[in-house]
Amino acid sequence: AIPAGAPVAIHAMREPESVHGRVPAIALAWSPGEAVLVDLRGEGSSGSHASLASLATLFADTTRTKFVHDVKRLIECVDHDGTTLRGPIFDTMLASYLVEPTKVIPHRLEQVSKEYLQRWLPPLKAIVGSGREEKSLADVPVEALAAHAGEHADVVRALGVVLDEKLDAIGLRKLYDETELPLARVLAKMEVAGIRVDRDDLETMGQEFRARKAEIERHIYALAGHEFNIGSTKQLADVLFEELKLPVIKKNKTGYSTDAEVLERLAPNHEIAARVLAQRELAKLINTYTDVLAESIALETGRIHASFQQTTGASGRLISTDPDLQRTPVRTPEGKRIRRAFVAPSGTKLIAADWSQIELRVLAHFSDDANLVEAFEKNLDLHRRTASLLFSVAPEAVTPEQRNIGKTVNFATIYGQGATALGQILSIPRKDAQRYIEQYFEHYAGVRRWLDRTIEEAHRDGFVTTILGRRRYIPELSMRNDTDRSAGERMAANTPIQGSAADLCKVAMLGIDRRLTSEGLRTRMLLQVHDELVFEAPDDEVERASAVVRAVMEDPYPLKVPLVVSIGVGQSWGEAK
DNA sequence: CGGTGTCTAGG
DNA sequence: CACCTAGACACCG
Repeated sequence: AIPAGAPVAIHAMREPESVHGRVPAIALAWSPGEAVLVDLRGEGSSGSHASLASLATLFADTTRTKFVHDVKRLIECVDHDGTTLRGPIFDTMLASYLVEPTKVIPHRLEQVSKEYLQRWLPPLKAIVGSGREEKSLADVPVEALAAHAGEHADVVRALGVVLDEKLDAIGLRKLYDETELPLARVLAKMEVAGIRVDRDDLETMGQEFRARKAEIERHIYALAGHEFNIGSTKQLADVLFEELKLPVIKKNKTGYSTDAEVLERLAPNHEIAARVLAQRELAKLINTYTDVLAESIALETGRIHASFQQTTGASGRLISTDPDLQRTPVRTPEGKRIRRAFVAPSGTKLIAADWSQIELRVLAHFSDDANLVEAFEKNLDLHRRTASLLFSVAPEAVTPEQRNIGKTVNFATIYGQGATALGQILSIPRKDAQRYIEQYFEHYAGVRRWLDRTIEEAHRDGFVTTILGRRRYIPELSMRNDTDRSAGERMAANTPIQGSAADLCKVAMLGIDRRLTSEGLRTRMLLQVHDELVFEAPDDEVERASAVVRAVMEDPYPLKVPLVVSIGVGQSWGEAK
């Protein structure tokens, strides 16, 4: 019934919680108000519905554009066992994100529809109910399902028309065609692959952390003279500042602050502060890592299949959720133990590859600052170099403390930080911080010029761009309030750097995926952590895969400075770092 | 039960 | 008045 060659919008229904799994029904829409439902819930689909076979034919039809909202999800749900979704594909979620990334994060269909069509879509719970009333999609009457799915498909179709035009109007077709759309497939593969996690190891760790936490809590109660909820900042503040009369260091909106900085400064005064810090660290590890990760392991695969959100990061970054693997601990010894629970199955190894200072290299590329470019061309220690000029000492004479200040000042420029905040972080007077900043810009004058030009252009245009032309509008720039406008200027300075680093990583991921495929390697990409990629490789492929990864990551895109990549191999993520 | 605030994990 | 985040928990209405 659908005219040959006409674009078709595809809307797959999903149970509210399920991520992969079977699709109970798919709606197709091709012209205003016209839609059909393909009911895949068992045998009994009624005569007026299109068949499953014709669905496979339609997916494989390369003469027809498919409008889809969230193609990564659709690929994961339908793209297997003889059903392949072929192009041309227009993903309205990706298009909405490219047209204006921060408008309706995370670019769900309901939000995008309201924004661009002024059409309000009923939530899924309108047909499945909520709370105790909630039922499975399998039990929804076919008429209700058809109406709901059909309306969604019609919205996708209408959005396809609108966003297709906008994408061209701002010149982002290339970024869509060559980066974001193909990346969705790569991300789908990564999500399906998942990463193997040693459940027993996590559980052993969890038990140990629990025991240590209980012991520490007993001490805290003894020091306080009674039990209380240590996890409640309010109750903790009462104990520390009212009962024990410890000095108040910092306040927040609702009363006394008890954050890590405060507790560290209280530690010399009273034993309880250090205990609370230790308790917090263990509670965090248990609640956010050992337990959550163990629960996230899929029973069928023994692996964690996180989601990589492609339309959430304001600057263009990927974001991992459910669970959030991009925040897997790394700094403390306990944190490293968690990373060691992420393992390679026997016969394989994990390869972790990360860029050294990619954001500062991007800054060097954009600013063309002579000193910054030279530092990277000669592969010098930049933090040491910055410290050496701030303290007027030879690079060899820089102390670790001085180098740390150099590092902080280097990052401060990326964030557009001012003297007040820098002083705060380094615990030095504002005036000294101001001097550091002035000296920094005296030496790296090209960076100053680039920042000034970037912020000026942002004011003129209302947006900033990244190396691939990704655009972020910054409405804060035209606000009257000084605080808001300054925040806007910091975003304008930071986004090209952070966003371009994200662009380079996406390009590298595509290149690596292509090379692994074309060279017939079985190595799989598993994770992205902003400036790090993690792979699982059969033992006999580790050398070749590492070479591919290094070659692509060192040269994803022409830059004025070299990119440096370090690669580690191990039986676990912790070992591979 | 949804929204807000605080805190902490990562880049 | 340092950028980009996710998520746990407490607490409030």
